[in-house]
Amino acid sequence: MAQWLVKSEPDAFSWQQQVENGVEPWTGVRNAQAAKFLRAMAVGERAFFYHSNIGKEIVGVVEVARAAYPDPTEDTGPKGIQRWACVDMRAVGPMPRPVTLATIKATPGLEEIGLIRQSRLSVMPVSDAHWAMLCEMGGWPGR
DNA sequence: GCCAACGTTGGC
DNA sequence: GCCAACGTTGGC
Repeated sequence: MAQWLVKSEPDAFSWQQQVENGVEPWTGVRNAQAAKFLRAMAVGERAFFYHSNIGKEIVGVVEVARAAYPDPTEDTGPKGIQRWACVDMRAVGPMPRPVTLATIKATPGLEEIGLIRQSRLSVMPVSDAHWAMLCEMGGWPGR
């Protein structure tokens, strides 16, 4: 079971909207590395939902409701070539205490997390150890 | 195949 | 609003 972190600008798509919609397609990823991670996701795996730009904090936990399929928001061009994938995410619950980027940066043991090392990547794996630490920091009760 | 120019993301 | 990081594009 892998864990993940996905980013969204709340202006474009927020945690609030994720909760209201329940299950939501995670579309619009146009980066090869991020797309590779999307394709590696299995149903039931969980991800931290991170607000970039505004908030800059982990606000909730989602889980994969449907594994990778062709991104319907992609313009496939005249030849109809599909390059990008998306998954469906389901809201599991909010972080009791959202974990901010500043806190993550200041926490020993989290220096190597992808969120910091590759700040522009919008989908990334989270190690078991980092997942456990962040759950603890955020007061997340479950797995 | 190299590399400069340019665009985008995201933190500050 | 600025800038660093970095991916993409296009000329050669």
